[in-house]
Amino acid sequence: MAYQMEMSGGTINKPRGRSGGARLTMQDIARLADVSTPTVSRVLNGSPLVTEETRERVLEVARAHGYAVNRNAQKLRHARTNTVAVMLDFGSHRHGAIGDPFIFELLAGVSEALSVRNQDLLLSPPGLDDVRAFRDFHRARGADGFIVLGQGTRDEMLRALGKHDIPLVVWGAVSQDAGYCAVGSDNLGGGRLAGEHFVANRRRRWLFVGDIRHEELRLRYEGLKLAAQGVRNVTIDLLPIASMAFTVTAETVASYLAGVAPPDAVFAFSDTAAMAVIGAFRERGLIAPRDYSLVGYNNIPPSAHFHPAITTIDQKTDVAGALLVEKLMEQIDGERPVPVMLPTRMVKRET
Amino acid sequence: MAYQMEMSGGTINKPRGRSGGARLTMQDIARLADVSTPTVSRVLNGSPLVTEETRERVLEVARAHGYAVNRNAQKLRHARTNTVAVMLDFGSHRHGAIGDPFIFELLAGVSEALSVRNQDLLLSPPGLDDVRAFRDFHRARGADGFIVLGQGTRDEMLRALGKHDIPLVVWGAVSQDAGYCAVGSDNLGGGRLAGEHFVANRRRRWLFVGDIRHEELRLRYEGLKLAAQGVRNVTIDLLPIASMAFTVTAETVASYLAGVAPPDAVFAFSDTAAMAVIGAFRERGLIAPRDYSLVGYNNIPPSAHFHPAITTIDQKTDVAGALLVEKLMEQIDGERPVPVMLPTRMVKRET
DNA sequence: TGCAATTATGAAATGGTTTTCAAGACAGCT
DNA sequence: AGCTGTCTTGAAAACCATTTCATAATTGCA
Repeated sequence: MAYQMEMSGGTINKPRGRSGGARLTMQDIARLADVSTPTVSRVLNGSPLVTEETRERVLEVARAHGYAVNRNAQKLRHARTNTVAVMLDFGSHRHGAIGDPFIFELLAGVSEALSVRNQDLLLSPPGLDDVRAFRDFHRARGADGFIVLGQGTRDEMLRALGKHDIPLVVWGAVSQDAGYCAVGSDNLGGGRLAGEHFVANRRRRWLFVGDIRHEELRLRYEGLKLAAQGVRNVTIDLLPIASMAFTVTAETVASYLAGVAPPDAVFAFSDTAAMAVIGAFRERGLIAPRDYSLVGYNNIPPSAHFHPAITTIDQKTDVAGALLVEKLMEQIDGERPVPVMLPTRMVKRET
Repeated sequence: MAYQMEMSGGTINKPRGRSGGARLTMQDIARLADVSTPTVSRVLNGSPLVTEETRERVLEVARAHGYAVNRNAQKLRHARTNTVAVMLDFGSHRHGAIGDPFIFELLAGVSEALSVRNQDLLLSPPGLDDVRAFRDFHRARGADGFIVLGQGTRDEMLRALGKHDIPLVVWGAVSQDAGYCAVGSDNLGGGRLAGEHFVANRRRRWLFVGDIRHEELRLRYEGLKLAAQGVRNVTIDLLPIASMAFTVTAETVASYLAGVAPPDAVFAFSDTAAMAVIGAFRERGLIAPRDYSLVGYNNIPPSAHFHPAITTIDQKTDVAGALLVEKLMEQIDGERPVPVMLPTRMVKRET
């Protein structure tokens, strides 16, 4: 028996996973090109330590057989895995809550930037809510670093994470003492722009729609307050948030309106929320800009076509994805990158 | 010298990747718990072949040190990697084009469903446009299967892929002869619902907004035509698509309107596109539902708050993510799953 | 021609886990 | 006591690619 097996000579015994697919290994390519595995490896990694002739032969064989290097074996071998974990704040997009497609535009940018650098993008599962789960995920996958899109109410966890020497970049509020690297837009400035818009329109009773437990939204609220200073008799109201983070619904707005004298200015945390505001106000017979001013956030395309067209704060995010990735890479390479704040501007439309 | 090294006894020589992190291996846990690696492995995988006492000791050590199994090593060892690649049609969300957040809701569902099954989600890079690139990516990552969200204009590629024995599930148009497993909603039915809405409102000059090179959209268009049969003198126009797939913009609609007698009914491929239509029509002094009927698609939350509130086709997608994953898993396990078509219904609102 | 320096290549070790196989411990039985 | 069978454990191989080190081949030079 034992003899038979020895005589069978190598390749026969390999149990291949799926039918047909016949996953090729570097070994196979080496054999076919009549070289050793290291040589194949060198060719595929563009090492100069290889004859032009050998290189071509190997490349030819590899191409002909559609060989692709096994990334998992690579990842195992190297300390660096070329894998980046991305955490997405899905919270805002489940259960009919009002979320903007904004985060996903960010994701698109990140995906593209990572792809350019040949990095794999591993999307983290929902529910990575504590440091432990987060770190375990990171370790187990051997990700080089983490990009968190949407700081949400996780500021505390992220701060704790900062001490765990996991390369980490967060899209969200940028603060000096965060202990982690944040990239985000100037939320304070954005809030102030909204406030100035209200001042210019002589509005006096302002409403902020958004959950200020979110650091980003808190800053926008602070910006709003800043703009109110120096103007007499401005009151700023906060929409009472009943439930979970970011889950402002049209009903929340409507039920708020039922109880109070209506505001004459509303600053909503997202354009989508602004749309809900317009709907709820209309039911009360309140029309913008006649009865109130309204400023949204993010400048998503439909805002321009909405009736009335929504005045909004535009975050320059076309470069955001690339910037997030760049900052992460710096960190992975051992640098300590400085946070970046992108400018915001107001897009004045009808409201 | 050699003696010194031998005497140093094992752990010292390991070059650890990043400072502090001190990545633990199963070996370390084994040593600390005074057992062998296989035993640790067995414990961690819940094998019954281990004493209760040993199990507890190992678990204790593992927990105390925050050990997490190296997934990359696991992936290398197994034929099955527990990794699913997901391809997202970002096309619709770049460069200011009008895309719906719809795809992302799907992504959220898929992410959640995969997480429940403890599968990793690898987001594929943009630009996997041909069979070769697609297959190479799949192979190199050792993904067990592929989920494609948004068939787009890739039907042909996907069909070719069907022959490559890659487990594959596509969200999109469901057809009998596709050769790959599709999950999607009843686009034909959705189109017919829109058409019936127009018939009921005695509209005669219909416009379809959407690029029918997309299989899904073509089916909706076919459904629309079906509804037109049996009604006299209905004409259906197609919005001429200038540029890339799905990139209908407000300008496209406006320039179309400039050249023709305006339609009295519009069926838009997405709610977001419907919003653009409303904007463009308003500029021509055309108001829904006074001057035309309008039906959108996807029933995204803002549609309800839009002015006028948009009549739309609702796809029951709360289960879609789970369904996509389920179908993929069946396929990975060797079954040949049947395509699934989810029902659609019309949500009648003001338009 | 002989020697050193350079270049191209391969053998073996490595990374962390799982699996197979064999061995050891121990209980139950005659 | 001796045997069989069950239960728990560990040694070694395997997964696939990369890296180090050593060897073979070639060139340059005296």
